[in-house]
Amino acid sequence: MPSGRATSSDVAAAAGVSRSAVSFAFNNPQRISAATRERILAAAESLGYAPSTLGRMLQAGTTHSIGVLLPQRLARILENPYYARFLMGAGQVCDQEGYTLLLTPPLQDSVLKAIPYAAVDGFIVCGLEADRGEVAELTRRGIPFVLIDSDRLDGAPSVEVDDRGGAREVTRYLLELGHRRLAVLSMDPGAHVPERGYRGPLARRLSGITDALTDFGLTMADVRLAEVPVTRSEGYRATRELMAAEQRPTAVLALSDVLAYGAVDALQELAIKVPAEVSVTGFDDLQESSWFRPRLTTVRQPIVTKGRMAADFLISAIRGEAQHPHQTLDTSLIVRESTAKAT
Amino acid sequence: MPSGRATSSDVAAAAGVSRSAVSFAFNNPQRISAATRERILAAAESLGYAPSTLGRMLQAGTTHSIGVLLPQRLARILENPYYARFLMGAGQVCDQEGYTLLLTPPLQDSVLKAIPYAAVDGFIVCGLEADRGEVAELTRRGIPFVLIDSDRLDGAPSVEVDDRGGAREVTRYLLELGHRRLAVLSMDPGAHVPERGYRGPLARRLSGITDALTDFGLTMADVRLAEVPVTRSEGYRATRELMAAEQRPTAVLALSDVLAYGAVDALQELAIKVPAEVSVTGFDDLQESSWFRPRLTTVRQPIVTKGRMAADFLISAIRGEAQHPHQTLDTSLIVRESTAKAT
DNA sequence: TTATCCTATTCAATCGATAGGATCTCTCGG
DNA sequence: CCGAGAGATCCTATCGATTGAATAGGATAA
Repeated sequence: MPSGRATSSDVAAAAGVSRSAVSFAFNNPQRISAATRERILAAAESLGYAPSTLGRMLQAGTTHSIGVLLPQRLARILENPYYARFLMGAGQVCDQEGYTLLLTPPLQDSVLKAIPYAAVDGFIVCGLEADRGEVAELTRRGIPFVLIDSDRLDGAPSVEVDDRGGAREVTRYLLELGHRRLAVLSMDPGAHVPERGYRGPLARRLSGITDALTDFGLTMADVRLAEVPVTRSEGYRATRELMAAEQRPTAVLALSDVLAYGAVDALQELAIKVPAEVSVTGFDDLQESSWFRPRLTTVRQPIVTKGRMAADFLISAIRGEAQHPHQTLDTSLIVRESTAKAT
Repeated sequence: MPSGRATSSDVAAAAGVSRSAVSFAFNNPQRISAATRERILAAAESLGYAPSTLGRMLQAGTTHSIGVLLPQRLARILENPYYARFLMGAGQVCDQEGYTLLLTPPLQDSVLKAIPYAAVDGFIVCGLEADRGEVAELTRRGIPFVLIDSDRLDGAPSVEVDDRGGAREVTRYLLELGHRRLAVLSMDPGAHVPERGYRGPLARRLSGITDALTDFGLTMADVRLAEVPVTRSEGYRATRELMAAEQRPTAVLALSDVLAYGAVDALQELAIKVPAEVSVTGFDDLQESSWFRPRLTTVRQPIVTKGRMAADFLISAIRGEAQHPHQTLDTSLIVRESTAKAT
């Protein structure tokens, strides 16, 4: 009984044949006689042999796995239903095409460092600032990839959403309802804003808001802005603070449904009626939002479709079929019960 | 410009050194002179060389990845918040230990077939009947694994939950409230029940229910049983049917929170008051259940902890530290607002 | 009996990288 | 001028499997 796992050499020795024969017994039966095949299979069975996955992958040059390069730790990411939905979309394609899905969080807080440790045929790259080295690294490695929730970039396929239009629409909607004191509950953009400005979806959403404000003769200086990590409890915390101001906002425009839930939590605890006293809007339209009470007015983005398209594009790229398709998906305002006219 | 990716041989040739030198330049700088190192790195840069992930993994014999062997297609699994929570727990450990997480759905509807395609250091095996070949296959391959939501098995570590106790407790609670016409909304056990009986958590929950019924002089024959896939809409559908009976149940005991949500949907649509007319209970205590309206009475199981322990056990097993620990986590009845005395 | 053909089987290269030990080269002391 | 020692570099086996080309063996035909 050898200590490690049995290899094809062990089986070959046991069956008195060459390693090639062993391989044929498993993958190419017609190249070997039935009798030898039986003998090899028996030897394999008794040694507990199974072909090494890595060995085969190296030889075949394919892993049948697609990686999802995530911008945050797994614990954080999976807390957010947004990602669960997104992965579901990507998962649909994986199911169909027989791929596994490798969740790749940053290694030692570095997305870049995580790349060499993922044995995949290609990456879906989530929410990354497109010019921060990761794209260059993937390009030089020659690994196909698709950008999501990022910025459009020549030389790489991407799937985006009309964040700007959606944000413009919901902002205009609130303004038309008569709200003038808006609070924007935004996601934390990380530490680089001072030198690099906003990027990706967040930048687009903010400029959509600016668009609408401009139409009404307002600017970002007229709204309260809170930037917090995307969790319900952070939404709650931030809203408590926003509501402590003397001139308190009449509407909270959250840039994520999860944050909106937290906002409603806070308002309910403060006994402020939603939407009678304060309106709340979200962004995403997660499933939960339609059975949340009050039903949440929000901007719908097709998350599952996004995941599906990303995976589709990636698999095309892996197969060398498509070049660099870009897709921008529509958003739409879903008006429910968490918004009302300003009083 | 060679067509494929550059390999260490290419770099070696370009820099006029051996492949070993290239390897040293990257992993073992002190074994090579600074000048040569520079030259090699420059050559690598200009060729766009990066060490192959698979090559390194094969050589190192480790992938730094743990697999999650799933009993259903990804699209199905990720639809269920239960799995998102579970993965979050496992993810916490992966974050700490620097592992990636490979989601491995069945291949061509076979869990067994999926195993050889996953390059991982070990598996967390979810919700599998322990005697159906997968365990044997993993054992013979010598891949460490941990069983979850299964049956206790010698020779393999496992993390389970006191399903029986939880089910007993919630059933007794409903019976004590005076409910006698119970409907049990159960998850679909698959097709093998006739010949193999119930297995795993479902079997345990059903026997917990039986325990409590027995104490009150009842049997499973006295309850209505509906078995459906675990989705909100299936819970809705099944509940509509259950409520169409002439002697309609006064309590719906769902074996999953998701099913309970669907049950409440159905009752609300039928204008049946919860809990005044019909009580509803769940199982899991997902986060959503506490902000669901009415707040859901349910059996809490520590899902995140389960994920964390599973990953911990697995990593111990991978490192060859622990042998075959078994852990059974407690459940507890969380009484909220979806239950009331029978009228 | 020998040339020919076919089939079962093996050889050896390949997929890429790593690392222990051998070898080479230079410098310095005697 | 030669040998020892140290540092740099290379050789080669290894991780495990796959596969095109080569070969051995037996059967068939002339």
